[in-house]
Amino acid sequence: MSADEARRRPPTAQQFVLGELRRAITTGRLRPGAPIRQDALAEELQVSRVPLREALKTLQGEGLVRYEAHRGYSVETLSLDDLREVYRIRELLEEEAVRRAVARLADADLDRLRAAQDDVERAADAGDVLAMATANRLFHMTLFDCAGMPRLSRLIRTLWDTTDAYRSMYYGGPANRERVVKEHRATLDALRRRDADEAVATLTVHRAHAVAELESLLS
Amino acid sequence: MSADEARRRPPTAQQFVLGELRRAITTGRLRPGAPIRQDALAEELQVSRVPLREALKTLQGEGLVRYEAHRGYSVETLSLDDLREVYRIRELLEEEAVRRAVARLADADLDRLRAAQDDVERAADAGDVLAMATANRLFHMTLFDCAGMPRLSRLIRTLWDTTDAYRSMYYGGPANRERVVKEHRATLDALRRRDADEAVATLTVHRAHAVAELESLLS
DNA sequence: CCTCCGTATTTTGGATCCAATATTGAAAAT
DNA sequence: ATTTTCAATATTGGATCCAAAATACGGAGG
Repeated sequence: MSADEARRRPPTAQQFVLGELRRAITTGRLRPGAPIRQDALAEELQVSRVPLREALKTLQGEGLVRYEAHRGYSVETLSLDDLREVYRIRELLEEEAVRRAVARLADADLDRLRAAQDDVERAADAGDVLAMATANRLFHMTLFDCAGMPRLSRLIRTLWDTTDAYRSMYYGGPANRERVVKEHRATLDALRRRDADEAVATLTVHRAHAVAELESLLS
Repeated sequence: MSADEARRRPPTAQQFVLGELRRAITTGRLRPGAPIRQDALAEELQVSRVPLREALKTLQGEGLVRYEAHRGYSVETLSLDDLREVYRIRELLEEEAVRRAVARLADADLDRLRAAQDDVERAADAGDVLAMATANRLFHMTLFDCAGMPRLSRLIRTLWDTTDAYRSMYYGGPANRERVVKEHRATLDALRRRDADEAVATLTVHRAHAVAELESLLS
């Protein structure tokens, strides 16, 4: 299996740094707007600045960090307008992904979605915000990947990444976690019936609620 | 003016390399699938491998090159399916951009579009394929930028970049160039009347024709 | 003749060093 | 007191060097 081979190989410093930076940004350890000092970070991560800089270039492409020549990198800040824009784009792309996914959905896919949903529910019961975010993401990406459009999947993933820092806030509220569980169940139900319109609708509501919540949190 | 200041500043080696690589890929000087030897390229461009590698990371993020750890970079190849996927995603995003643009369209925007269209027509008359590609791109991007959604604009731009190498083929045919001119006029006309549906429709046809043409060229 | 294995070469990954640019702070002039 | 200038410092950009991995090559064995 090629996936196994890829994982067995010790990761390059660059991949390691990339993962660490992503975590630091999405969990909020590196605050939006904070400048990124290459020397300090490189020493903290025990690597030289070269792999760090390449990782930062990757993150720049994903919109997680901002770059200005001779002034360096900083964590991207999202205004309310930016956030709305990202969610609107997600809406466009995810609707397409869901419709294609429904058209190709196999029973095995439904099993995987069910398993992902179980993880979500476990995390929600445990009140584990980080696990919740991870499981929720897995649920959605599993669905989107069923569309068989790898580029579309990648774009959606990137958009999720840019708002991860803010989404964590959302899962902070127990009521929100309960709500997510319910909405996922509705989505899963629609998927079982191969009802694309209904599935799209439930996800649209899902996003709209998240946006509304974030708007009140940020204003 | 900050734009002036930015241009007055001598570009970094990295920016220079980025531009050169983009040109080399989109014009086909670097063929799809060709491996990228860092030493050779660096020497050719008279820079060290460091800025070259950072530029390649940027291009990787944009989907112009593929990367595999310890095996290096190569120019991304697009299968017919990939190409269709990219155009489908463009369709989704560009429709949104046009609708928002129409809603906000000012007379000054129409003037800029008219000017861009003049360039397109001049290039078409001259039979200059490269100028045609540049002018056509400017026309569309000018329109999309009117939506006032910078992230959406950036995504669309990236998608255009990934297919640039193939689009050049399309403009090779004089009949196609004529067709593009006509379709742009129809779009411009719809925009003047603030008819969003019509504008979207003309652009959809525009793209569909390009895809069909490319499919026959590549099969 | 083909396959397998080990070595030589090529190529990429990373560390260190130096250069160029930006930022900071203090002194001087208004 | 405020602003300007200029030097000192911090930070990024780039070049060179070394290490690690992959590829290419050639010989031994079947």
